[in-house]
Amino acid sequence: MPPLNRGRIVAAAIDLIEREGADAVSMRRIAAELEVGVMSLYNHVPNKSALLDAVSEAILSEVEFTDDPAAPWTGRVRMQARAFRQIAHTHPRSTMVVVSRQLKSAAGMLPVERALSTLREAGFGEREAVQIFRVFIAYVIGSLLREVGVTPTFAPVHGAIRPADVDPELFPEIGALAPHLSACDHEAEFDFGLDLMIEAIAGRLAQRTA
Amino acid sequence: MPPLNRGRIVAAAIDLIEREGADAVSMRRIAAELEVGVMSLYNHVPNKSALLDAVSEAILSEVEFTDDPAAPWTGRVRMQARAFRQIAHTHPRSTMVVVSRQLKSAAGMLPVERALSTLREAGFGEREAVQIFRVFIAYVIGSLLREVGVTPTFAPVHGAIRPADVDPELFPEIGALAPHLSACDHEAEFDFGLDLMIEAIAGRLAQRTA
DNA sequence: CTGTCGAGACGTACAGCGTACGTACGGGAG
DNA sequence: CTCCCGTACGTACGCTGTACGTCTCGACAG
Repeated sequence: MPPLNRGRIVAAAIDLIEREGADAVSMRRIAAELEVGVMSLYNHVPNKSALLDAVSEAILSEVEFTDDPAAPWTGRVRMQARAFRQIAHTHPRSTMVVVSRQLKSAAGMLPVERALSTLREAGFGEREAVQIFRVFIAYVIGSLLREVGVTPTFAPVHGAIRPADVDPELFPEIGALAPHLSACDHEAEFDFGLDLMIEAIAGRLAQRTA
Repeated sequence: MPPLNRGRIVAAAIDLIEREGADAVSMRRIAAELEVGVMSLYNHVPNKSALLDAVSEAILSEVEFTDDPAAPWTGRVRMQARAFRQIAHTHPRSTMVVVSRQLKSAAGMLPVERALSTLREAGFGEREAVQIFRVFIAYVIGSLLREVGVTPTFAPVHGAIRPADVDPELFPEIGALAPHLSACDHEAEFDFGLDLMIEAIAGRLAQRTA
């Protein structure tokens, strides 16, 4: 057994989150997982919050942000958004941890930097680039949260709607659309909205340069 | 002092969340707030989770979803999205609680029903209406989370970027756009994206009926 | 008036949490 | 050898949600 270190603690935390969910994470649980005393963890991590920051950072660093500066900006934006969505695939149950922590580190700022530079190179103004960036972020994060099941009320996923639950008198549309509401191809839905937004932004760019 | 009842407990919980944040909510704390024994709460609420559901439902019920079926669908969609955003104004610190709970009740499904019927009346197909609905939901929830500060990493808000934090070598765009990234008129940003998306959807509708 | 009964308020108790603090050990520096 | 420091660890405190048992009090039957 190698000596305890920060990396092993973070890995154990991620593993535990993916196996049993974020609620199962406790310092005691992680220590048990590593067959180590609880307080030994504190030699490598100042506190639980910092550990979750490290988890977030580690996951973020794994995302493959391949970017081709020569490609048209529409494709680049699409690729960056899709890369971000990888998180929901590779670490579904950690997704909420990642998006809800403020990272001042490079891992957190790199995607921001890349997105902003893409938009600036596409020809958008300073304020405009930031606004568009924010719209994309909102959409991407909202989509991720639906995909990992954090916002179930307003984004009913598979099995969430049981016909017995809906009174067709009160909720005719929900009843009628139940088949479509219950099934959700996350990738297709994500791309649908992504293309829609890129289309809208491209429209504005074209309109202005005309 | 009126007798303890479910309504008073929920009201106290909301009050506590808004005053001290969702983390401050504990059964003991709420009981203390009501000058009552902890276990007395359990005569009116089965457990903490159900209490938070009730909180979510209560807040959702307060939202004023005024809808004019005669208005053009673009305006109706805009109004519904804005109504939802009210939550971030009226109960900022409870917002995360509301969006993260699955509500099978009428309060949770009414906004869904209304949005879907608006889209159907606008002329969208069944599957299409659901897809568009999901895009809006993702955007609205993502925006709310930024506004209430739950996703700070990718949506830096006021004061989050200190010039000392960013190395202009590594992050030139973030450095250059720092003024715009630090300031955020949430209402304006929300409307910007909302109009953008409505525009894009209207474009698709026009294109198809042409 | 008295006996009974049910509902609500409450105290106690337990397992689990984050972590502050004190201690023990093992290897490198002087 | 001695000293020292980083690491591992046990204990302890105050907090959490809540299961369980008890007590009190108002309503109603006889």
